[in-house]
Amino acid sequence: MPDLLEVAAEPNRRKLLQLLAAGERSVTSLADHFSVSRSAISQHLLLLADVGLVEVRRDGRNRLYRLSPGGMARLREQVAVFWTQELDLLVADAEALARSTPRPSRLTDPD
Amino acid sequence: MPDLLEVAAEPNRRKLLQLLAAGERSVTSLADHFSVSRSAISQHLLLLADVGLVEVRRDGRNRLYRLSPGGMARLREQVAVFWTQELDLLVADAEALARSTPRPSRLTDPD
DNA sequence: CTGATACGTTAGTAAAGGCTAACGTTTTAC
DNA sequence: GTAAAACGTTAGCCTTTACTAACGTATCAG
Repeated sequence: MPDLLEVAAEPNRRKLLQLLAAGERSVTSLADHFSVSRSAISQHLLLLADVGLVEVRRDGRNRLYRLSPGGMARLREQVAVFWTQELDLLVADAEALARSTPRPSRLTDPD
Repeated sequence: MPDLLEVAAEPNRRKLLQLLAAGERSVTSLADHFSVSRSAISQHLLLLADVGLVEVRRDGRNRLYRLSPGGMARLREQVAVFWTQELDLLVADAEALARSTPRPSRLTDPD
């Protein structure tokens, strides 16, 4: 499934991306932060590489993974596409309402 | 699966949220925009309601769904939590590099 | 060379997810 | 009353997904 958002949304992969935000890391070094097997982490990383969110570099017997800036930029754009202006306005309205007295501004409740 | 991001990431549910951004809609009115059955759409809507992204109102024999501003605000926050400053800086860097001449700034390729 | 480390790869399993089809309930029209 | 419309609900199917375990390969130490 090459849907960028779905791939990035999975909790373990989200955590992997967060860890990689700090810099290059080897597979076992990453796997240490999870309860699942190293093999599982490896497969997640390969999937992330497939959709272009991470890149690999070989260093001796290690594979050092790092975020792909280009891929992450594409992700950012996808999120922006989803989050249209209408959604933005709606949320902004909700937050303003939450901060003020719960008195509806323009919606006079009919009946 | 009560993971907000995963629930919102699924393509059909994403499209539902987009449609609902325009305002209240009935189930069949929404289902008209999809190739899958009305039952499938109903189940997606129920899941969206479960995680608090949408709300329902009964009107005669219709159920009018609408976005839950509070839920969408929570989603926005979750995205923001994922998208840490480090990720932001990385992407900004990548975009700047993409716009300029592809001449690596600080990485002198060794060997 | 031998052995250990760090991976990817594969097979196989178990569970989750999305879907359709059929049914039940409430509401509206007649 | 009957019939139809608009839903939710359930059962079952089928595909995908996440995972473990075992194996194969390349690299480094000795």
